[in-house]
Amino acid sequence: MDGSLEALDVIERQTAVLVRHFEMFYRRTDIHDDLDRAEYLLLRTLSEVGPQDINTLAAALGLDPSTAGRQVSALDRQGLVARAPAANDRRRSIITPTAAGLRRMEAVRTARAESLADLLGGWTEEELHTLGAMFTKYNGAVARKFLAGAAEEPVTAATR
Amino acid sequence: MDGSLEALDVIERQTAVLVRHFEMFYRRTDIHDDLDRAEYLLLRTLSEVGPQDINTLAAALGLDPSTAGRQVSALDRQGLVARAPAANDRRRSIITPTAAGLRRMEAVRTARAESLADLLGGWTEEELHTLGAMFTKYNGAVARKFLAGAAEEPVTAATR
DNA sequence: GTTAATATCGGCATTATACCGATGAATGTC
DNA sequence: GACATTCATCGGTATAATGCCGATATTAAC
Repeated sequence: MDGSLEALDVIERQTAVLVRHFEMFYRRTDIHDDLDRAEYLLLRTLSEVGPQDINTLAAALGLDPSTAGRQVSALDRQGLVARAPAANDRRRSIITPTAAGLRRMEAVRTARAESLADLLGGWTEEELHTLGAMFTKYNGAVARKFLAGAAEEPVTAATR
Repeated sequence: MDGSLEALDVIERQTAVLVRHFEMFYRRTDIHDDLDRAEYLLLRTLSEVGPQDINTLAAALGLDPSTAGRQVSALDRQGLVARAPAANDRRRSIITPTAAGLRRMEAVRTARAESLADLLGGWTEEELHTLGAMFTKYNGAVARKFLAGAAEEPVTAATR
């Protein structure tokens, strides 16, 4: 168990640093000038799992519904998502990304991938795969612990 | 290069999710009630590299000096750091963690490690090592790109 | 003596979030 | 049909963390 404790110490420290580094990345690039991180992830999620009502979306993202609603409103105002009552329950509002929303998201996605390619330019293909797999596995653990409906594969942990 | 592109896509997506997950972790646990993330990392850094002046500390953390100063002031008010003029240049203020500060930091560190132990309870020792190594390597890449004085091993990428 | 460096302090602003509550429309229950 | 519940919208209030800017005082360099 000594080795695991040591590894956990490393992970603990590196996650503290990771948070700072994500913040740095975010503030020092212009990638998220037109679509902030939260909006990007929301659009990304919608593009992957299809139209959702607010509550389902909020649960998938681990957000408070009022926060999800606020983000959706912001995107709606920008014409990046559309809202329509659900066919089987008009109290529910189904959120759909618009074509413009998907284009915006793709642009950010591309820019992010390019920035990462630059950052990790010296890594081997195997290392990149390992990093992706480790991030995915960690996210999966978090999702299972914190996200409702985690009996199935949580949305935010999906590999896609 | 196809495999690398695919891996970068995975990494790109998982980092977007990671940010949300760190936020969730932060808000849904009480670990950072007495010491917020930024303060924790600052104290942690000081404990590892020893007393620093504000500008060096800010550079190590990738922060604006006024932000670092703000954090130091907050910690000073809580008696968790001490400030003293440098012996060789009294314009400089050397920041030192107090015993109380180190104790506070250790308490948070322990709580974080325990929380991670719970989260990653089903992982093998090898997987934990790999995760730690990948986080470390990624942080190293970020530090080299964004942190000044990165000719030497950047502080925030250190394994310790 | 003049100029520059250093830190302190705070104004202003942004990002992302949670909790709370009021409101109105739609649905469910009896 | 009446009443209770659900759902989303909206916004108030607050927090955490940050950057850019500038004023100020002290100290160091020239």
